[in-house]
Amino acid sequence: MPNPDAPPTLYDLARESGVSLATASRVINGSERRVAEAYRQRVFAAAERIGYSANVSAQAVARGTSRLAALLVSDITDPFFAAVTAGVSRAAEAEGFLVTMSVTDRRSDREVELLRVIRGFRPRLVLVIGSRPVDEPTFELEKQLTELRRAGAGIVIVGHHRLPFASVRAGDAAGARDLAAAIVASGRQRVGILAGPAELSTAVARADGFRAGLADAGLEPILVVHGEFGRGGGYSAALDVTDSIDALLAVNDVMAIGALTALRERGIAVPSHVAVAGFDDIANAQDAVPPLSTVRIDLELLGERAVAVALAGNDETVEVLPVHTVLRASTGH
Amino acid sequence: MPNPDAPPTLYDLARESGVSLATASRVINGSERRVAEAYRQRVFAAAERIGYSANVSAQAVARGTSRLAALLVSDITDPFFAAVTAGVSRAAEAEGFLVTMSVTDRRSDREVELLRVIRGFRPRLVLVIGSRPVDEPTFELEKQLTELRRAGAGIVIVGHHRLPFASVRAGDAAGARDLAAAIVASGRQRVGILAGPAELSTAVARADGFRAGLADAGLEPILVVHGEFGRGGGYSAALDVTDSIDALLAVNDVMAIGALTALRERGIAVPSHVAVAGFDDIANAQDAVPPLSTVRIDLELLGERAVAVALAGNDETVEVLPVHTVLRASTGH
DNA sequence: CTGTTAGCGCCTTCAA
DNA sequence: TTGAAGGCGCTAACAG
Repeated sequence: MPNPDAPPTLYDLARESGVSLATASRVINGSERRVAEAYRQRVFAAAERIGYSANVSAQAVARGTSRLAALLVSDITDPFFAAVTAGVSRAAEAEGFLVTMSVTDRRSDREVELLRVIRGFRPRLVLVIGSRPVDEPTFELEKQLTELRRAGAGIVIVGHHRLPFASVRAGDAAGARDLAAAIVASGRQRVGILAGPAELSTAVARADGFRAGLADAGLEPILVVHGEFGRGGGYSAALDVTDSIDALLAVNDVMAIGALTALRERGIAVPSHVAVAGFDDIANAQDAVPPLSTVRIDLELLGERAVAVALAGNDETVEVLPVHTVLRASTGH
Repeated sequence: MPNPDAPPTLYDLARESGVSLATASRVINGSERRVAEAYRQRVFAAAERIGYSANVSAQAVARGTSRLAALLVSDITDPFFAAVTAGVSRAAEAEGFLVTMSVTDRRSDREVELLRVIRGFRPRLVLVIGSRPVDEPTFELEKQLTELRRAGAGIVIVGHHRLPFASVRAGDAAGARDLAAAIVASGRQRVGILAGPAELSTAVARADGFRAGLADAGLEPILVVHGEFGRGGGYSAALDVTDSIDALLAVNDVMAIGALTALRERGIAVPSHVAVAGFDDIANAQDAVPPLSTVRIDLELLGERAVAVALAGNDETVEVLPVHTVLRASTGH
């Protein structure tokens, strides 16, 4: 026996407003306004009366498409991803999309697994945020994305990668190079790099940028510490720092902030003894003590552009957003 | 002419594996395993071969339901919401749900609008995170949620509210009271409250809790400043603080951290001159300078419980999670 | 401009 | 167990 509380269907709507199914469909959803005004009114009134809401799933199967955007994020708790996600959300909603968000927890098996689930929903847009590992075989990932692509989805990877899909990212290498140059210009000579995970392509791009900036001044890093991309990675890396070092460049702000805490606990003064800088300019970089020098990325814009690029659906697109060095007290500026 | 790249359908699968549509359907999705092993193998093999992925929309219309959870958040950029969202995501994915996330930007018209869109997708779970305004008429909101409910969704509101749906929240009042008591016990007498928005019920509950804690010791707040719930709210509120005050209680950590920055800029020492405390124990509370005293809430658990409660579908449920005062250096502990 | 009528991809009785 | 057939809610020709 049918659920008496099942939502009203288009059929109910048509009956209630005394028009045909097709007419009701047209006024509720006809992009063309080829329905007499009188009918339109009646249908809308009836819809309001019975609380009609079109069944998107049914529309999706009839039309063969729906406005769903799927977002894959490593860790929504990281301010970087949160900010990008905010941009994605805003842009996607503005285009009438509902966005699904899944957390991969930085595990590529999760990623593949989630994409498999997502594929069932036939999303029109698929955004993968979070840099891909540099080495790890991405075969399964690419396979899922390719299937999605074939089903008509616009795919975009935010960050560095080697996959055959569009990408949007910030100018990591250039920004890192600039920042390093600024640090050197302020008189620091013995710099250490908190390089993050060696397999994360974004981390690598930034660390390489730092190196390039140093090389421009004829310098080399005194120390390169690898570790996790999060707060803890910065914290423990800073525990290894010897006092022969006078500047510490971290591949992201979260790590830099962790490092600041470790240095403070060790009684090492910032910036007088060692300068510290990060990357991203997340919201609380300015609340750090001392306020953190960093490379500003318009994170929300990054998300918005990702949506635009996915919407365009050209796999060849590579969009690189400009970045901007921000010097604050943590480097003595 | 049909899209040649349209994803394979169940029909294709059946043909490819030489069984009937019904059989293919059963092996792909039959909860009952009433299909001969040989057939199962063939169907699975064929599915792998042609890259079959069931069309969830079609399943949804045929079955009348699907595993979609809808999440509404005020601001994903706020560490509080980000952490709760992480919990929701984990729990929902574990139950096989895909979760949609929408950002309301703290505007109730957005909220209603988004719920209208969401309703079309017939989600099984609807989670609204972020405390509702205390006064604002919630008629339209309640109406949308009621429709969703009638369509079979499990609804849960995270935080304080007066809506007729299940809720999950932290023990705000009790936690605030405890924290205030601890501050008083450490010798502070002249305390100010950074109360956040006067219409936000969570903010109100916490501010009232602070007052109760003070009252227990026969005290009253010297100052109560209202302002926005974010970092800026704390920052500008702290600009108003006179030096007759020796403790500042903020209704959340983000505000407390903003206040710390303002106090530092004004040259007011923490905690020697004024103690500062927050609420939530967000991840970077320990990176604040000095490390922030606060009330710890297991934010991710909050999200996980929300999913569980929504799944249970009992509108009467009210779940209150325990909280735990954490005293750090910002209050001289 | 409106209504009739096939589908869309899938599930699920109902017989065989 | 398996298959044929009707139906889920909606859209899109196609006539009228």
